[in-house]
Amino acid sequence: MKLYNTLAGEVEEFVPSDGQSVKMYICGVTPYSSTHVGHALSYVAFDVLRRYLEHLGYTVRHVQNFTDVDDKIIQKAQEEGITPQELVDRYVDDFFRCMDALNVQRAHVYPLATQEMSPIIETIQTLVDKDYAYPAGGDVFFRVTKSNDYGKLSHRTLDGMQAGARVEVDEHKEHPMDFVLWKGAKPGEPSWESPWGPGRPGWHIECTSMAMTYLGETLDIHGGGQDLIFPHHENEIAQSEASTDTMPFSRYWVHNGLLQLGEDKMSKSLGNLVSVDQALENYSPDSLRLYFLSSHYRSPLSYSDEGCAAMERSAGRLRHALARETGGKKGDPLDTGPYQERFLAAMDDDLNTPRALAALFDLARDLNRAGDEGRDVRAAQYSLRRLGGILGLTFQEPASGGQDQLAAKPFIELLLATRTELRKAKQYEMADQIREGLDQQGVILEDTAQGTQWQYHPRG
RNA sequence: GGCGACGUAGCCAAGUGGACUAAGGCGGAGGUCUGCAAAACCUCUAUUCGGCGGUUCGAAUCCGCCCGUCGCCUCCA
Repeated sequence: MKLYNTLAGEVEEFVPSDGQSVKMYICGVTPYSSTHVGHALSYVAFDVLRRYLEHLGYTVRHVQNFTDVDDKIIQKAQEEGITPQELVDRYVDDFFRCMDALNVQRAHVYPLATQEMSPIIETIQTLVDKDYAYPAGGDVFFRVTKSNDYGKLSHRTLDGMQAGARVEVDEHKEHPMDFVLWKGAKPGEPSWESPWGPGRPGWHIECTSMAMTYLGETLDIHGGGQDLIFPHHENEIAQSEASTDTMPFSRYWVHNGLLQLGEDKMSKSLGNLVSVDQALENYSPDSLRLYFLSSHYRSPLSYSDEGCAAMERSAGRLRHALARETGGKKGDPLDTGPYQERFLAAMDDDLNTPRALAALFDLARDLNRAGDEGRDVRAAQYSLRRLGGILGLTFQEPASGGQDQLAAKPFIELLLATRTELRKAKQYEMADQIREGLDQQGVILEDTAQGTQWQYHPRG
């Protein structure tokens, strides 16, 4: 397949280094607040990448970290009067719950920075020994000027970055762009013993260390949001390649465009977040996935209720096509070949999911038409389900509420039975009254040849 | 200030030199089916791709300028 590689700055043919197994490291979250829809977009994108690679027959080994020690975690835990560990546990649980709900496949390993101190310290020690890093004032810094290609991922130069630097320069740094590998502990902060005194790892080093521990010195794919390109991934490359003398650290760098809310990027610092829980209260997992996948993964996308609601209706179209009767024996069964080819060609082209979806919607429409003509559509339905599966679509009904709605079920069915009798007796006025009454309670009816179907309004 | 991305119908969004007389979704209009609805299906809904120039036999697609929006350069998916 073809994949855009940030390092090369262009679309390249992707082949794993050993031809069959893909070593994929995706940057995970810092668990100190609720999982938001921006995270959902990113992890859905990489989930689709993984599912497609698996479809191509590759074995994917997927590692994704949690940054479980960090300034924000320490601060938030202090504010709430709980331990950092308790805070982390809460939001790691939240993350898994949200990702499971969105049908995002779990990674094979989820390393935690705090559980990987030995390898992290060893990596820093190697960098110090090689003169790529220097202790100063209790911290350890990476010496960017020692790297002769620093800036190659973000396509910047040290001079260019300094020109617009808004960074407060630490007095201990030799160069303003030097970054911290090990942070000396301040009183009251969690810390670990190290050759440079008690402290904790800097942000970037954990990914280097964990990626190498679980995947080796060279990754096939390293992914994350575009906001991680600089400084996070740039620094990872610098320290990784310096510590192993092996290039490249990752053969492909894949970055998703960021989700925006209105005009602005959705981010923790701006506080303009929509949590995954909030989104899932109103919209089905499929509709959210469709929303994310309706634009290319590298383009920015604005989150909106109108957009989600539109996708809820789209999701319903696909679901309906799968739920309909399988057609008859008139004529030839619908040939699914052309749709599959279009779908796969689109996916092959740097995961062009908007084009892939167009093929799916065309398939659904032609499936419905063929079914109406009495042709056999079982193969088409199978194909739609299978291709949709590559996009992680479940085709499940929107979650039909909680206990109240379950309890209402027998009463609804009783009303429907009564209405059916009324219709048989051509008492349409009363039958329509029942339909309207149910509609006002959020239950929508559909009279089909097989009888009356009902479901709760997919809100929106 | 430096680097980069984008501007396509009412909205979202593909297409990046020739079958584009521009996918697909949502919305809208009309129709078929239906007791009526719903769903589904059919037809229609951008003579045009931010503006102005240029290159070319040919440009939404390449180049230049202008206007507008956004991102990164600081924690962030």
